[in-house]
Amino acid sequence: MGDLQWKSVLYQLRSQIVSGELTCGTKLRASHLAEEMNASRTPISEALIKLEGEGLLVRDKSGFTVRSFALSDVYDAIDLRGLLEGAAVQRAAERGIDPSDLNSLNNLLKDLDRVISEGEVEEYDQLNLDFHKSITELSGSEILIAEVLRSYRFPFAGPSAFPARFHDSERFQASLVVGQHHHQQVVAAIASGAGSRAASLMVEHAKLAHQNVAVAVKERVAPPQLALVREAH
Amino acid sequence: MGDLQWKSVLYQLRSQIVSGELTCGTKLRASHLAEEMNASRTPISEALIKLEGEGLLVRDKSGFTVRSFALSDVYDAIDLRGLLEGAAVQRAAERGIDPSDLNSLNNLLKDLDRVISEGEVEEYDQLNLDFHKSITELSGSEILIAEVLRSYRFPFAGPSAFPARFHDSERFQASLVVGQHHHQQVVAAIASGAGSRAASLMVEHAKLAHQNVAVAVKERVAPPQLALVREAH
DNA sequence: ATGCGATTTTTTGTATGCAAAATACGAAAT
DNA sequence: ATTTCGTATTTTGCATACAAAAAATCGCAT
Repeated sequence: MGDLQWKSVLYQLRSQIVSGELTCGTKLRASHLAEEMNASRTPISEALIKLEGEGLLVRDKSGFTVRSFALSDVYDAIDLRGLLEGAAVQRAAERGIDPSDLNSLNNLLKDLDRVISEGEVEEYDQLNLDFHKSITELSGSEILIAEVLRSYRFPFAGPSAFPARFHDSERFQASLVVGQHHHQQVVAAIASGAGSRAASLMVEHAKLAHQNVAVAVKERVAPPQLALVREAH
Repeated sequence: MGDLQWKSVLYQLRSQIVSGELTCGTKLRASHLAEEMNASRTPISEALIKLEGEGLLVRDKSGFTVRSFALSDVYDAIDLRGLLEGAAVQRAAERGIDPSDLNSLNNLLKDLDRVISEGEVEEYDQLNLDFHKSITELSGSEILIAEVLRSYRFPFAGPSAFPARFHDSERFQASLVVGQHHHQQVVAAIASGAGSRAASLMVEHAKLAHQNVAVAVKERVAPPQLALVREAH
């Protein structure tokens, strides 16, 4: 991806962690990774430090380890995202939205409608992420936007946390329909300047993800994201 | 400070930035800092990467620069802190507080009362920070606690953003009294399980900091924190 | 087997070397 | 004076060296 070595290492490691290829608790040794990835320890260390800053790794005395999360952390992270996105859309509503932005938002909604009804789950995740980013950016607050995007960093907390292939169960399909309802209502709330309604809609929208997590845990489907969640003993 | 070199460098640089010793826009060159601080470039780079993650530095093509903030960023960061602290105390209230925690909170309130009325501004900042951290921890959510503490990272956004020596103007003194009122009401709200009241109190509490910033800008007093704020052109 | 210590191996933290990229400098042209 | 271009200097990104710290290994006693 990036032309700089440490960026490439960062992307590779992050995707290995998020995909569950590196399970939680795994120790990441710079010297070992160095020869595995055909690089020296310098760019590897830089990537590890960044991943620690993202919260995916913890650094104990001499060594980085893939962080593990309690199930309650998953719910808390999802709530955090809802809180921040809620604040963002509230600002967006209070600030007002200009017609061209509203137009492209409506186009996104139409696209989402289509991929949901036609079951093109492949495209859904990307469009959904685009939608969440778009409404967040309407807040006009760089600080808030950065925090919202940062709240996506935990793989299970992002707007499209559960990738397409886990969406075919009937229950997930239903949650997509409800979620799309939230999307539409939020756009309407922003357009009409209903700030606090927009905010509570986003909080509620995030709660949908709670259900998805609960179902995934109960039905023992194991999305790769959940590899980071430590077993309840 | 830490026994590791990069930690020592990190602390030194951070305090130089927030104290205004390094003004915004300054380029930080690892090679130059290395000889200035009697270390090699390796631990310096590690500290710079961490400071970038904290948002105090920006990294452009080849080089770190002390970040500058617009005045609107200052207000946004303060609002972010209010939002997150509000969410934390809401959770604390809904979860319930046990008597010993309530007791130590009340002791903190008494101490704050004393230092405010006796004008011991030196101790106020520390006690105030302790108070804010304490009520945040009552949320019981590690994720949320970490984010609240992270929101303190911008020097002008922390609960004790304006150090003691800038508190002697009459207006600042008044804001301390109002702030202490918020503190007391928030503890009462938590104790009585009034979650959403606790939340709005913290949001309002953060708005007090807005006034302090506005006064500081207007009266041309220049707390070191404001060295990071770029001039309105 | 299990626990404990000494020894060997690995890994880290830091320093430094080196080529490539970025920056600063300065002369020539406008 | 300002711009442009070429050169010299600095600085970075990455590789590697080395001592000290950590971890793994092994022997030995229980």
